[in-house]
Amino acid sequence: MPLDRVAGRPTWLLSRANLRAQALLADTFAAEGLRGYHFRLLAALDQYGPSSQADLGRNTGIDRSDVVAALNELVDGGLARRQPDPADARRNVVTITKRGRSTLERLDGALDGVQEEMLESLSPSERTTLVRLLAKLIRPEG
Amino acid sequence: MPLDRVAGRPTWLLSRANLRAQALLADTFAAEGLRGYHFRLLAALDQYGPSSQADLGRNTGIDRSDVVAALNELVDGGLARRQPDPADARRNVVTITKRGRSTLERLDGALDGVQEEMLESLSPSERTTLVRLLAKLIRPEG
DNA sequence: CAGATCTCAGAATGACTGATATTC
DNA sequence: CGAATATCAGTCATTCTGAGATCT
Repeated sequence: MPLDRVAGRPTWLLSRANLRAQALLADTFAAEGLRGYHFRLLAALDQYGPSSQADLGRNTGIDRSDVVAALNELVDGGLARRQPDPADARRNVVTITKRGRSTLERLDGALDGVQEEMLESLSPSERTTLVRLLAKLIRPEG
Repeated sequence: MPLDRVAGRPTWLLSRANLRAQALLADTFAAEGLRGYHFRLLAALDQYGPSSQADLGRNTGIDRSDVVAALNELVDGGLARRQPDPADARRNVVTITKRGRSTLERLDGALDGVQEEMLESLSPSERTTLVRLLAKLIRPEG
């Protein structure tokens, strides 16, 4: 897209690259009837163990109010369980189910394929550099 | 965000970096009562001259149906003009107005500031590298 | 009491789909 | 006729805001 005033800017490249990545990812999620939110929640449950919804929000970067909705869908699909916390009546304890874990594993493998497709035009060292620079953009201290 | 299964992936870094960029850009646009679509359309009109709406869509990557809506807003704000094409009754000829051009110029300067803020943690050579790698992600041939 | 938690309703943005009428 | 154009009515995913109710 030869739109100099726009396409010359790094922010534009970023948004186009992200667009492509998200399109690839969305297909993979959709094949399981899920969205990115669901994957992030499952990954957080797998990594940190049973969590409150507030913690899920903090660990995934998903807004508290959106955690509620996406979690409803995970529970409906039998991928997670939500129970009141006996130790703190404000909280729910959210747990990943066996089915949730196997879905996560399936997605995880599929996403590696997407990742490869996304980066196929970059050499290994270019990939490392890209990751380093992007990380720096996010955490300017690094 | 120490979410290994997610945060370790380049696609995640991409989406987080993009999120940050879009937040910065959105504020700049909002200060003029506009959105990204409007800026892209104005930039295309400025760069290519009077265009049909279909061409605007092709040049900006905006869907034809969304061009209609965003253009309505530009016209309402006096930033663009829409006239039937005397040479082809299917088309409209869209023109940027004086006011549209000055808005574009103002935005353009402001966006350079955003860009700088976005990239402040990267050295000049890192910036060049980032741009090159992102461009490669978008156009795998390059 | 202040603060954390969960929930709901709503909005904004960018992107996309499908259908229709018109004109080349 | 097929192809292009403009338009309209929707959907969708992600993100965010504000408000309320409950509990520590």
